[in-house]
Amino acid sequence: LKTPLKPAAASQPVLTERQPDCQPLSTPPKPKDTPPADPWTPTSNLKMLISAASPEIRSREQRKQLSDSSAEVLQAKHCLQEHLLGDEYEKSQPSRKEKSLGLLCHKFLARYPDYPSAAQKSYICLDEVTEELHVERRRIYDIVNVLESLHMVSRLARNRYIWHGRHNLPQTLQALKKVGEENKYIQQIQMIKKREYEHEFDPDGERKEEMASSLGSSEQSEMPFVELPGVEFRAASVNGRKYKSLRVMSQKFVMLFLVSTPQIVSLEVAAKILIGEDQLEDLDKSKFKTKIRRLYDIANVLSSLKLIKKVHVTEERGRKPAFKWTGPEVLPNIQDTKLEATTTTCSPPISESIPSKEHCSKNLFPSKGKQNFTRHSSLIKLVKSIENDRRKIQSAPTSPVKISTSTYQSLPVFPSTIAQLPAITKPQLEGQSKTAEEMQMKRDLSSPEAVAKAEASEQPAPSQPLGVCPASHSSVSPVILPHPHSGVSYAIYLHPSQAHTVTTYSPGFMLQPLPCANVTGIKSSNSKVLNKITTEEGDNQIATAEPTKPLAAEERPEMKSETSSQRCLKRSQALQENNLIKRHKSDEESLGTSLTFFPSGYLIPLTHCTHGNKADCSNKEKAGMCSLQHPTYSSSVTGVIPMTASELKTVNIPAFHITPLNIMLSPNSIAAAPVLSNSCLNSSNASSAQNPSSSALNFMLQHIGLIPAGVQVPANPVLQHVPASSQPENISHSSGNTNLQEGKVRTNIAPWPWWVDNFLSSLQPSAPKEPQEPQAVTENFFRTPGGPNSGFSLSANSDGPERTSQGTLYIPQRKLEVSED
DNA sequence: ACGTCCCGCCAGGGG
DNA sequence: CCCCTGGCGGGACGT
Repeated sequence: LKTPLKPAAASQPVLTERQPDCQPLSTPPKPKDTPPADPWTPTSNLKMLISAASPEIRSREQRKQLSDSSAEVLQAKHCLQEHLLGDEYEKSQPSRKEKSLGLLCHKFLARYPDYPSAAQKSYICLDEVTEELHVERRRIYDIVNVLESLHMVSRLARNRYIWHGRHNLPQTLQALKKVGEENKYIQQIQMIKKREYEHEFDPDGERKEEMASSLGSSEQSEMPFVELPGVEFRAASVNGRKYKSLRVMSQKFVMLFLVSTPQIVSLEVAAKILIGEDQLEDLDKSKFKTKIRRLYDIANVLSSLKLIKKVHVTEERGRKPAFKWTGPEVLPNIQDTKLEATTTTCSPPISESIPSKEHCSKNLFPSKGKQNFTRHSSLIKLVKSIENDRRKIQSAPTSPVKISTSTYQSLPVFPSTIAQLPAITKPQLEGQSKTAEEMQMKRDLSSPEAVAKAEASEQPAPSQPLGVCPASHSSVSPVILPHPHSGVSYAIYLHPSQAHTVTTYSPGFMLQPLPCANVTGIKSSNSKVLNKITTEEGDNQIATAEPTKPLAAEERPEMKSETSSQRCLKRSQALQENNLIKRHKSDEESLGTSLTFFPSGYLIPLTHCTHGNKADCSNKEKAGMCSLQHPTYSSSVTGVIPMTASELKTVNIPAFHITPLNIMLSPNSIAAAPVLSNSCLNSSNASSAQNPSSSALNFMLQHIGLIPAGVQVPANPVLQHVPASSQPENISHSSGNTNLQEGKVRTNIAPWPWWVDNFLSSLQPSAPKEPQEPQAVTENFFRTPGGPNSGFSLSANSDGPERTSQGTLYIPQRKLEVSED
């Protein structure tokens, strides 16, 4: 079972194999004057890339072969282009970034399937890994430790780990969230922020001990490593380790995300909490620095896992580095005993915890509804159809071209990408016809649970929730208006200027219907837009995004020819790599350029993409799809933003009224679609025969002005879906206070229950869906259900709305704080 | 100048 | 005692 050693070019010494000189503690300077027998020739570099990209997933045998795939070569070449051109080797020297932990982690992850089947159970031999990846052992430990904290791997023995993949992720996250809640992280965070706010200058004049002691120590000052039953089989000996710092830290870090409402955590806060908690020791600077360094390490691997993404929180003082959770939304705590996490002290009795192992493998549907689905053909069919729907949604009109400036004309309803993917889309479209049964089925699955629950739990406030959903969109900010009775929300897109008004706290502020002119476009429709929104360097992204598309297109034919899943995987990996690199460059991967084909012939949307992290797109999926997918985000437009009356008042949002926008129906996109009269937007409404997604879509379109208010677009192969709700939106709100801050809106229109995603993922190991729990909202009104950040947001400062790095809207009160209220 | 974070020393401890 | 682990922090790199 051991992973065969790759015939690595062991002959080439790695850069890291330092010269025997003496230079004890300092980081060796970059070898500009490269040593003669330099291993880092362009070729070697290429090799490395290829090897990294090669999927060693199912059949390792084919690895070599595959590595020759032109696609990869292209990729590699692309990456190396500059190097090749540059005569000097220095150029080809791996830059610091090329050696980043994040990249390394990517390579590492590429070696194993996200969702390994029992048969694929792979063992990780550190020696092999280090050799193949050309890295120092030490680095691997960093990665493995974090993975271990998520139970993606388990240590077996020295040098040996087992790869679990993401199977355990849902449980782990749930467990972590639970522990995080128990640990009162929310309060701690608040306290820290408060403190900062109080003496907002005075960097280190802190008597934070109080804080630490007050909260941290109260409960369990020492939080041990969180175990998951069934996953912790590590050698007992190993288990009794005290060195779990990185692992524990990683878990805590994750907890912070899971617990805080806007799932954004700044490094600073995280560091403080993690320090304060452990020991109330003096927070000397060095300690803080070290903590930060460690956090970066952890963050890098979490980023590689697409669980978080880097963003910046803009405050008065400037931008602070922070990370935003982009992973799956964690289900609300459920007392499913099976899922119960055991927090054990590092030491001991592991033997007992071994019990529920079943759990390891198949807890795809961890939450309450523990219906164990078997892959019954009918179900599969259903799922497929759902998938198709989703894809369609994702391929809804997008505007690959324009971003903010938007004029209606600039919105190509039919993304070129779609046209470029005839082979792919077509089949999907065909699968479109849903039988009444299926429809019914879907409804059953999605509405009752999602909607009912959402309404019940989500809106504690009896009063009709009115929500404001500041969009992060660079130019358009949607405001979501929940419908009083149906619970359906309406979204209004505001022009930035208007949005600004909204976001600012001006008492007199009024939300006004936006004139068509102000409507800049569908925010989500454009992938670039999305990127822009979410990223800090929107411009860069845009720039990068464009290029990728063509690339994807070119490769498409090739992909087609490749039938084996391996190839697909490989390819996607290569793309990932590529994207990764790009990301490094532009801080963000612009759009996932990778398209993955599966044997089944279905295009599997990336889970991550769905989550709204464009970065995720890069992950393994579709190249062109990424942009197509973006519409998904827009879909989230529809949603209920729970807000208490008081909150509303605070915001000063008087009466909204939705003005029908001009109809800009693009013949291409909607033309053929029959128009139905729409009476019920609320998908939750059982009586509604309409597919939730389509409702959402219609809704969106209407508000965007693509179709008249009264018109509805039926599920159309092309446009149909609006994703749903699974994509939460960012909205501003203040949890307890009157301040509006970044938050997420949960949509109550769910295309299908989160478990469907799980199910889908079970069907498609490589393109797993993270559980998206639409109604996962509990105490946090704006908890993001499935993920994403859609990018709607804008940040408003005194001087006006501005895009923030993650594209969230910040409504500062006095100071901007992203992480929580 | 600062944010990021690579690098590798070296201590702990298992085998 | 060797070597795996992994805490730790200097200081290099990137912007």
